[in-house]
Amino acid sequence: MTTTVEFINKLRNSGLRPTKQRIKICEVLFNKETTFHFTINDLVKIIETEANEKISLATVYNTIHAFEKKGYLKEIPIDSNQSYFDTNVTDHHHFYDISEKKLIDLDEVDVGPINIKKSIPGKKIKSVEVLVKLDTDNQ
Amino acid sequence: MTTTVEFINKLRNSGLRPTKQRIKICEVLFNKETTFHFTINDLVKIIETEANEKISLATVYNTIHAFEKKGYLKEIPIDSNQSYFDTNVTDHHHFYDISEKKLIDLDEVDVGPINIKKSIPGKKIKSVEVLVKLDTDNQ
DNA sequence: AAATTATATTAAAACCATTCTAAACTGTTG
DNA sequence: CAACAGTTTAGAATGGTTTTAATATAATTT
Repeated sequence: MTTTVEFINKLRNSGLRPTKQRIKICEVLFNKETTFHFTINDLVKIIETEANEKISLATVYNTIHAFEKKGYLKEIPIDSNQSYFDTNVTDHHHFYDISEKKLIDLDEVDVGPINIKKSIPGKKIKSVEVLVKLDTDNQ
Repeated sequence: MTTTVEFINKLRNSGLRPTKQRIKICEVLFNKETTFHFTINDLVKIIETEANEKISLATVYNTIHAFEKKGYLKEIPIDSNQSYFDTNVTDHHHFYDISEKKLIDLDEVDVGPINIKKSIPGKKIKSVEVLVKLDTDNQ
């Protein structure tokens, strides 16, 4: 349980003004027992339902991108034209359930160490992401 | 070097009518020494330049999706709103150069075996894809 | 080889996630 | 509280992708 004051401090410490909208988004995203995955549309719906407040789509995009840049969110690449975000920012990987279009966390331990043996001159590795696609097992 | 007749047979054997447009796309995609990565826009440009022919965008999308479904192409998931395709359909992974927006193949050997230790009941693993993001190494 | 049927191509419109714009608003600082 | 910089907003714009419905082409039948 994080208090509103703590979110305000977190925002201020990140150089982000603690506006009403940003605090609301913090509460929706970071005041949960578990981390979760969401799309921008999911988030807008949660805010409008749970908080019964209107928020501009542009603000949601701005805020999510600001949070991503600060490292409070991660974007998960999936072969979709929609962006998925994750409130779990620790190093981990994902299952993607194709039929249900859902993401499931996969701990580093579940995948094992990945040692990239090739390197490109002048470039350094920023991240290593594993995406395991799942199909229904009908046999 | 694959002849036009071979492409026609390949198409027909796949249940795809060998139209002028599909044959042209086969020639652009599969008559190269090496495999490569492309976006739909790249492909349209290649066709219009190299072949000096007009082709409808819709046809390109239709054909690429048909080829993907048949397993002649793979889509590479990147956190972008643009789809990247790969004419290399063997099991392998990718570097993604963030600044140059380019994909580089990464053999299975360069990554090592990945053993997923977690499983989801009723689901089976369809694919395991590793995406290694690269940044410019300026230090 | 003509007629029929099924499938493919096309230009243009529609779609939809995301970004941009520029005006109104709000948090911060002195 | 005044002034400024940063933020929100509705609506327009953007751009990749899909749909539409008419036309064209390949395959099949006669």
